[in-house]
Amino acid sequence: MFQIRATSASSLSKTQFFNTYTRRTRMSKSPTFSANSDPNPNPNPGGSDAAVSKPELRVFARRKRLKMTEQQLITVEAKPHKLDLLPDIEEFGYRNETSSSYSIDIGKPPANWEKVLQGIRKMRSSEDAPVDSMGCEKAGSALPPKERRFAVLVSSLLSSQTKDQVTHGAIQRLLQNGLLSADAIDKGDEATIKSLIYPVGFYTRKASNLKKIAKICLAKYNGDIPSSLEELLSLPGIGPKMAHLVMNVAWDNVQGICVDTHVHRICNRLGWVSRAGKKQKTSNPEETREALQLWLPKEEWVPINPLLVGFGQTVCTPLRPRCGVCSVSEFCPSAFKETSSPLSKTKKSGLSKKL
DNA sequence: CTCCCGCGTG
DNA sequence: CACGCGGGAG
Repeated sequence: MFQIRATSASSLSKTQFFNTYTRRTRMSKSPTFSANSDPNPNPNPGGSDAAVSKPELRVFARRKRLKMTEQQLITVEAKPHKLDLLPDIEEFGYRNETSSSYSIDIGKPPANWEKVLQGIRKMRSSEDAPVDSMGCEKAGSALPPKERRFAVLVSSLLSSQTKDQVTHGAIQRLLQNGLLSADAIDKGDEATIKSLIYPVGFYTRKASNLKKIAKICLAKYNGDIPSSLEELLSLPGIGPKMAHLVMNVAWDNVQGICVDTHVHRICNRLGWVSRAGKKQKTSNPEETREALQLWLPKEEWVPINPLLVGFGQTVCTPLRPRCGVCSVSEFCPSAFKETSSPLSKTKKSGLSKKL
């Protein structure tokens, strides 16, 4: 028998359940909904009404035009304390319905973004993500400035399409072989470089790009790396993501947010970005970057990347995000909404249209 | 939208 | 053991 209970001490009657829903949405005094958050939880303890059943919840959801997936119902069943997610899920449904308050206005920060950011920071401080130990920004931190900048550039180049520890290993090998400067790489043998950076993704292409980049750096920048976004983008193998990363880390000059797939995915899940005033997800990292930059305060532009990357590696994973352990799921429009089966493609696109 | 490539995962 | 992730280039 499926039952929703806020706590074992005070169960929620059917009427209380529905009343709480409808009341909270408008008043929105507290985003959470649980017995212990209410100073006067239940005037009729051990309420006589039957607990809310799964079918009833479904009917209720449909009436509210709520997308309540089987997954959510199961989650609630398994973890009654997660009941406090429901009002926010409903609230999201409401905002969708009444439109104006939900769609992201240009340059206007989304509701609760500070709480969400703080919550993610907290989760991140307790979990250990690969990005913490291997961030490419740590590359060659002991080197003199010019060499350090070059190391950051190389590290960025290698890290694309590659797991952090693999990149790290490749950088170490280059360093040990004295091949981490424009001069050395220009002089060095491409095959050697290729074997040293193996097995980073696309090592053949990257080895040849490294040679080209070293040559350009020597010819145009005196062995240093370019100091502007445009010039960085002109280097082979350096696209927007890496160019912003290098600007941030190597030059400490924040031109934009470094948006990778994690930042892209999570910002869309959180409803933090959308296509020009619509409720549509941004379709690529560049769009996400532009949308995010419209409202995110600049002091967050750099920290947002490692924050969300780590979060994306440990909690908000690409498939099967661990919403059950996420402390900000109550603010996330996408919480518990993704299907667990990787049939995806058609199913996903259908789902995202509804979102 | 496809290819590049190795690796982690289901 | 097949699938899918991950930036950039074409």
